[in-house]
Amino acid sequence: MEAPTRTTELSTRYAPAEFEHEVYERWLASGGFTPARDAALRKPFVIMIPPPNVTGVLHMGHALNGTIQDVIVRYRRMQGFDALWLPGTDHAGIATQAVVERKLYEEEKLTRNDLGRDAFLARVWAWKEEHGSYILQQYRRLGASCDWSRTRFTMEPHMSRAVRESFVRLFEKGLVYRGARLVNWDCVLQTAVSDDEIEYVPKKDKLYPLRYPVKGRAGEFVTVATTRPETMLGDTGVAVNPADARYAHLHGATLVLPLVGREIPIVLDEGVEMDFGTGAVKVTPGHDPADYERGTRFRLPIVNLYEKDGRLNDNGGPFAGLPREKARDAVVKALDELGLLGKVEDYQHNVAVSDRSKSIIEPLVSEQWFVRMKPLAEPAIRAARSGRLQFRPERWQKVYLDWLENVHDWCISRQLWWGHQIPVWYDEDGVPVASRTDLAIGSRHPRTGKSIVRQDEDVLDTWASSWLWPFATLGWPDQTPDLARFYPTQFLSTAREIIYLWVARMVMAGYEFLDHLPEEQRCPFDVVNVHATVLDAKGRRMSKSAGNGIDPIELIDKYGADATRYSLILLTKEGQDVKLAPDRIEQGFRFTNKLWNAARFALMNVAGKPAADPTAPDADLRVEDRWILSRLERARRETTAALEEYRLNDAATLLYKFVWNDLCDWYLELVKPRLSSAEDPSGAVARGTLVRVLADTLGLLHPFTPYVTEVLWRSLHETIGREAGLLMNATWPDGRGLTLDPEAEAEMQVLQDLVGAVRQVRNLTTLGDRQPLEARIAAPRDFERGVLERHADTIRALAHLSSCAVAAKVERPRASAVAVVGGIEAVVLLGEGVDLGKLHDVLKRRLEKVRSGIAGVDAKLANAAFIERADPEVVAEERTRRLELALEATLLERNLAGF
RNA sequence: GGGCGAUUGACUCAGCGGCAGAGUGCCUCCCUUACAAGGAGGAAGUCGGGGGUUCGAAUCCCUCAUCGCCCA
Repeated sequence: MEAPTRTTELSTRYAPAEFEHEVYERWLASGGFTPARDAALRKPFVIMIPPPNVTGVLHMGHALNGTIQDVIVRYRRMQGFDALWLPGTDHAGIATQAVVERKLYEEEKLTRNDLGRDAFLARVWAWKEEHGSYILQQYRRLGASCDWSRTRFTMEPHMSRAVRESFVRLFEKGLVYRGARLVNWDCVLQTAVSDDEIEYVPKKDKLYPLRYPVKGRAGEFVTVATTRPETMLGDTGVAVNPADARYAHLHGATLVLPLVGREIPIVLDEGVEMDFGTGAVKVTPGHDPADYERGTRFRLPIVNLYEKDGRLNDNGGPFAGLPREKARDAVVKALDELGLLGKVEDYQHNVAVSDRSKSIIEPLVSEQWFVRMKPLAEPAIRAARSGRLQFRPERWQKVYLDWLENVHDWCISRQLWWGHQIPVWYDEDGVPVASRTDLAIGSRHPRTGKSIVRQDEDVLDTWASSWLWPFATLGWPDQTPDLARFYPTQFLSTAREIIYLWVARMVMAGYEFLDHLPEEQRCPFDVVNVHATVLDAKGRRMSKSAGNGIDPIELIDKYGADATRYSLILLTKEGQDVKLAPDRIEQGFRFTNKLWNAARFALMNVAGKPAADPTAPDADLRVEDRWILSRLERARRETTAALEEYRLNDAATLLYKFVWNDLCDWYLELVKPRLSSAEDPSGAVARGTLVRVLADTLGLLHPFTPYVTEVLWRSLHETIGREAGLLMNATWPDGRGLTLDPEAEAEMQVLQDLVGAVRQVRNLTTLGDRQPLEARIAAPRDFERGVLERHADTIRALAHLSSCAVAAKVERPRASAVAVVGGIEAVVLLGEGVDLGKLHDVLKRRLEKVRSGIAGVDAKLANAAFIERADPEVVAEERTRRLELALEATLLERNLAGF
């Protein structure tokens, strides 16, 4: 492949595919992604990537978040920080195990049990080695400047050691415990899943009213309603509201549970809604979270109905062995035959399903390991309240705090093989002990002295490793140089649904485990950025199952990584959801193309000709030079300010405007005539200005569009024959030699207005764009007249005029057209017979608008309260505006009278 | 049930107390040697409804409506 970046010549067509790969290789070769360049002198700036699932494929959320992180880390790197963006992946217990199990079954018709634990895990590792880092390769396509030499994986040996250390510490502090609790059971995967791994989906169901006979009162019943009638086999009570008159006579009564014959009490619970259904609710503490809580309060027994695969166990009596759905039908049929079933109705409600298997979650009681969350939550709450930890947008702090303040103990055991096996061993009496080192079977239990018989078979929840991510990746529990240098980190960017799953837990872990640091330094990051959700064009979440996702790699193939990145940032106001159709990436593509061509044009004209430094004290600058340098300086300040506050969308938008509207639309056009001659000293100044503006612009844009700016940067320096390293490692533009120049900006505004006025005349009278015209320009005020007189040649060039007389007043000849902009009137001489209708209409509409503006201002100025109470500056502004509008109205009126 | 967000031109969105903006689309003109993936000009909005605060509200407050998200 011809590599156009090796020569000064830039390809006439912007073709990102031709250079992106090569540029990425140059970045890698430079070592610039790895920090610790003269480390002692630089402050670190660290971002930890939210580790994607090792099974994952890049989706738009990753692309957006990856872009955000890369923009920030590149910006900080250019500012001179020792910048580290640490990448890696998460072993994703359930997801990965499921992938490998499916493959095993499809290809070899084997289950994991056929292989046994060790052999199965070997298969998972083999799968991981082969397919596992695909998503990290995809991040490279995006341009991610991660330090790949520090890539981490949550199952690697070092991470395992960190996980074990954390578990043992919690165990020894009594913050983990084993207990029988109601958990969300996935009957397909046969494991407990945490609250955060379930989702609620709407389901059309039926509501079954069941009638329970009252003991000792023949013919009297209490009716309860349920969508899961089979769970009645596990009922151990019925609750009514004590204030409910319908049941007042039954306080203290006992019911006889049909089919089972168990006697169950009526309990009085103020929490029961009297308006809902019959006002009586069945209590099934073994299989419903609310009932579990209620059962605990009323000391009702727990009846567990299910085996691990979801079949009824012996407590199901005659229904034992039936799967859930079959049991439901059978129970309903049996109750119906006894006349204990009321009228069944359709019912729409939400059911909990497992994220992974999509099977309906069965709450059941089982032995699991839990982490006590309350004590861990406290410092995490303080971190946010004190401002040590900041959320962007701020509103997410509330979500974080709500979760922490109502936090439940965390079920961390999973009945899986792929994951960190719980470092707990049991002696022959079942007494557990946690250990940092493996305990041999037959060795002595350190506390009881009895013989160790087995290790806990379960593994830990994946989040129990990823909550250690910000410091375990840096070497913890060892006190490594990396840990000392790079912890705590500065910026974390993530999706909102992960605030509790991950962010809150990382903060807890930081405070709990980094106890060698002062409290202030334990918080794992300063800023948590919660990025937008990328939706499809119709505003729906992108999902694999809906098939409405957009593949970022396809966008990169089609438009280039820069265009994809830039478009995402342009479209995404911080944290505000974005509806994305593939063609919306075109805006970024047009921009990068524009930049490419502007640079190509500039360099073509700079090559081989003299250039003068525009910031030299004796530089002979024209007004457009001063203007573009001032605009550049303004853009630099505003970009820097926006990035400091992580307002990427604002920065990208203002750079877009600067490049397109200031640099391309005006400056390049203005200097074209000056560039042609090598002798013209004003050409050298223009070339020098172009070089400076281009160089700084490339720097400002580099975090957003790193590839194209890197290529143009090299081309620029080759053209001017100066050595330059990679833009990636260059210094963030510092504005040296530049100032804001309000005078130049005001003068340019006059020129822009005038040129606009002449163009308007041309367009509205269908005069050709290039046909030379004679113009007489009236500028009643000295300021505008002075500007126009000084820059008459510029105006002639831009507006394609053959002559251009400027005066305080002009008489308008019969064959002429006129335009009015601000306080300037441009009379263009025409031949006979040009249709002035459209021009007339536009001027008239404009006059109407100006008059209504005047009316508005007059109303304000006539209002004594306004004069008295409004800011004096605002009053002064209104007075000035009144004068401007009045002048324009006068000019418009006079001209309209001439039609 | 609780919380959050959105509602601004045909579409997608900025603006968040002081002159209603951008990109796309639309209409007209222009292949001018950086870019037709472009240039010039034009049309297009009672800022979701109603109330309030204020000299002044798209912007702040209340309320209603519609849509969406999160949690329970």
